[in-house]
Amino acid sequence: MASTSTSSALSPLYESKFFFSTFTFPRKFTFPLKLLKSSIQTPKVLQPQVSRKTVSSSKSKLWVNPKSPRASELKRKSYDFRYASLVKVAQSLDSCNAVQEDVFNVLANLGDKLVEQDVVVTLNNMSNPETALLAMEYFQQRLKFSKEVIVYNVILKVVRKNKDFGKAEKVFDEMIERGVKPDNVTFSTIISCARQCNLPEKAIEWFEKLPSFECEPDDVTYSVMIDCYGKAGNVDMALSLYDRARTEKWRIDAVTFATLIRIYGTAGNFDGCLNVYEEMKVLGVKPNMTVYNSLLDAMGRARRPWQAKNIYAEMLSNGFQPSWGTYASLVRAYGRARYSEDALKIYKEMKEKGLELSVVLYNTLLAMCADVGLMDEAFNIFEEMKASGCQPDSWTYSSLITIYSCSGKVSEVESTLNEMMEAGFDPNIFVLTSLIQCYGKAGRIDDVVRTFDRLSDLGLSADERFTGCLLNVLTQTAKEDLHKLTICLERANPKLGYVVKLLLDEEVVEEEGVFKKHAAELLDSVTTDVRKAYCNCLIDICVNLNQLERACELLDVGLTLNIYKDIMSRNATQWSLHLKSLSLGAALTALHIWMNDLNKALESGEEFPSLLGINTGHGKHKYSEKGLAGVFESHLKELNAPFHEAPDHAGWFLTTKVAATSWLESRRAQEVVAS
DNA sequence: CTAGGGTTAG
Repeated sequence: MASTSTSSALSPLYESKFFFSTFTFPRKFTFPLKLLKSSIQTPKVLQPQVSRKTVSSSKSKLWVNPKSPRASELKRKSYDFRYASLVKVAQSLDSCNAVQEDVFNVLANLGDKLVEQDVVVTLNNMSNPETALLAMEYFQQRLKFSKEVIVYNVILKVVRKNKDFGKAEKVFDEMIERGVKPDNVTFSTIISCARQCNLPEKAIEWFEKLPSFECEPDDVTYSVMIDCYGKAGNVDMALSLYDRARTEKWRIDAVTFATLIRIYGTAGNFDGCLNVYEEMKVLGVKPNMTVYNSLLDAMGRARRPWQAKNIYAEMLSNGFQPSWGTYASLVRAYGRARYSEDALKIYKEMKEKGLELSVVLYNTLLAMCADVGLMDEAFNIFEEMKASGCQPDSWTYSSLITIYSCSGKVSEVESTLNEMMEAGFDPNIFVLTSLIQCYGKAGRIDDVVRTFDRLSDLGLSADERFTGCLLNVLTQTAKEDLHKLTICLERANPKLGYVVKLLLDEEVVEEEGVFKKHAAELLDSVTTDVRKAYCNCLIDICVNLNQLERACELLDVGLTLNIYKDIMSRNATQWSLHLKSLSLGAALTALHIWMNDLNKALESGEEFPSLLGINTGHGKHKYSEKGLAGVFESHLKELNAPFHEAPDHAGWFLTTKVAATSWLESRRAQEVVAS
């Protein structure tokens, strides 16, 4: 009843392409009750307003001026109504059996007077390609399309939603068979389908087909293709398309620029990202959210949190509200760069806005906490994560275990490990690495060995980091327990095992230079990112075993292989020793060598500069109770050395030419007396 | 929302 009075009241709008007077409630209503209810509610709201207005009109009871605001409102409302109904039909079709009879039955509810727009709207709202193809048959039997290509294009969209590229190609073939000529939209839809199916080479193949169907790529085709070439790793091709689009004067809009920024970001060309951004502004294109989010993401990858911060500020000042993606990029940018305060602030803001974090974001935060040693924060985030219903994964547990391990919290590590295994995750290499570290710190060597054995039980093999942690345990282990660990070490990396064996086995007598040769070979064989750690550990072991000569040999190897760079420097006013990133043993060894050099200089009558300095770095690493600076301060005192920490330069120990000279001379005098 | 491009990552 509502529907009849509505139609008659609106009948003057009948001709409008937006108005569908043919739509009445289906007689054989087969939709689920839920859909039926909401369909009925719409006209209820519409109907009384319309009749009141038309009745009160003095000139005509039925006619509303189609150009008046009132009319356009009615148009919109009636269209909304029709649109909502078509969406319901689309939903019914999605869940209906993919057999012709069922599909046709659902469609019969649309009535006989179908227009092309109905077809497009219905299909466009579908996600089931099987029933969509059957629905298309229904429409093809009943309608003569003025632009059949549009119907195929919409079907291609449905196919794309299902990421079924093979089916997209089939639909295309069918289209050609029926004599329907494809257009740019057809191609850009197929191409983007290939892209979403991770088939960038297919996308390129289809892009190259365009001319043979008398199609010329336009701005959208270029945009999709730029993205495809970027995804296929063909950055040059992507950029040359961009150039072509530019010279052919295609309108290049913000989305395309965002795509370019993403391509540069993925390729690691971060200045390229910023250049594109500048170029875009020069061309007068206003950045949108996509552009900002791509830029923020790129700056995160680039580890340039300060630039992310600036871009974010600009985004806010241009009146944009951060989206989920914005926050995600910021968490990543700040988290990876260890800007923990900024990252936690973003986290807080997300919570306040009720935005849900994904497991990846939680893991980013937890990994950051692990990096900077925020144990309590990590615990809280982990609890909040679980409370929010986000399921922790192996990364989550791995970060937590790392945090507890670095602080030597054995019982927390073990309970987290249990929780992890109860959740169905076997320990992975990261977890085992942390366990080794934790047990090593706690002096539980048998547990270290047991953990090492678990590696092969779980079908894993030691990687360089794992082996490095094992080596690090040796630097903290009493001499009598070392043999237990060298067995593991030999199994993990025979070359390394042999070098350590040479250090421990006092009975091995070897020729001059043999140790150095093996050490150099070993360090050369591992990747650059663990070289320094290995070398530091080996020197520490030497120092612990009081093998200062070997320590010097190793430091020398480290200098030759460029593992340690610019440790000693001299300029007109200051000679310096730079110990940042050296382990304590390596730093002490370097100091020893430096002092020898100073002695030699003194002996040869070389003039000292006015200042001599040792830079330990103020790196108060969160996990070591005393940084290198603290340990060095007491060591220098023991040596009676006149170096004192500079009050305005944390981590710098300085002395004057006069003090240094007299100190070195007095040491030499003592040595003479002693011998 | 009305035939085509981006957006959720380690």
